[in-house]
Amino acid sequence: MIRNRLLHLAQLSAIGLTGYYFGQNKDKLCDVLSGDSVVVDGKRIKSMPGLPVFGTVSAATPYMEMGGKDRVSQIMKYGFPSLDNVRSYDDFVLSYDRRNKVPNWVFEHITKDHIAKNDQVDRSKCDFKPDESIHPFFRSQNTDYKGSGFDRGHMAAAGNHRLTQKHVEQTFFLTNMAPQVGEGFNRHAWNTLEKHVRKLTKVYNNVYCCTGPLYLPRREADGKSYVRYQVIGANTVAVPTHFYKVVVGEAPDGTLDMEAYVMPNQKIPDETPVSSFMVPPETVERAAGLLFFDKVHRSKLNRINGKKV
DNA sequence: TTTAATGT
Repeated sequence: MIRNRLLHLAQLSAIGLTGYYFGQNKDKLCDVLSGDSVVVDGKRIKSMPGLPVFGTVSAATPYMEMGGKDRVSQIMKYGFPSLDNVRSYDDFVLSYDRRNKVPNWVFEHITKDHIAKNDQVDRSKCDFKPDESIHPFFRSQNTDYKGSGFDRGHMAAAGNHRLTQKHVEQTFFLTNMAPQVGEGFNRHAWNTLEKHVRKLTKVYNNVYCCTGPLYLPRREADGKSYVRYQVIGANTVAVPTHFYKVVVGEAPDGTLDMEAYVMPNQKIPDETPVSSFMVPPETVERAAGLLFFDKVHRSKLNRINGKKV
């Protein structure tokens, strides 16, 4: 009985990566749930128990038809910050916050190839579009942002996904957006931070970037602390007080460097250097309720915010 | 250059 319920749960939650396997070899369920790798058609694949909802891959999609490579486990190599409402797109993965109608986190794996100039890819052809895979109660619409005074700010930056037109188009789903101050923030300081992250691919073979919103408490006139943020549109999309980026660069020798940033969602003077927004990664983890890169082995971690650890 | 909204 319990075994049957487990099986049902696993089939629902492991769509895409392991669903095909379950359909063929139900007796090996325990092996899969234990997190071991499993063998399908003579090939060893890594099982990922408990991974919910892969929106772009149907349960019936055989594992080996996923472009020959498992892009999700490439992107998420160093761990998931959380597991609620996870959605994977062709070149990034996010966790969606249904209450606030913005992501909790967005994860990207960036290399030189992903950001190279590509005449086949045209950002100006892209449209911001609601993500139909989200229940209507929790879905943001373009009308929520219209006239709000806020930009639809990408969490996974469009400029990080230039391999194909489809990749850049998927970054325009509103699931990947949060309301950002345009002038002086999204179009300036935040954009500068995004460009800084892209430049890291000159030094590191692989760059892993986690981006998301924060809602930070503020001391008010009565001396007490409150979390206070605006909501916009009929769907009450939350306007985050701050945004974070936690980035890991993987050097050619396999060592890892980490950087963490928090920026307030407000107009920031042009001359402000990105380094002035560096914070200890732990500060972001505590504020966001997430653990970043928890599969990184301490012995591989070389620097945090430029300092030897 | 990349980031977007707004006005025609």
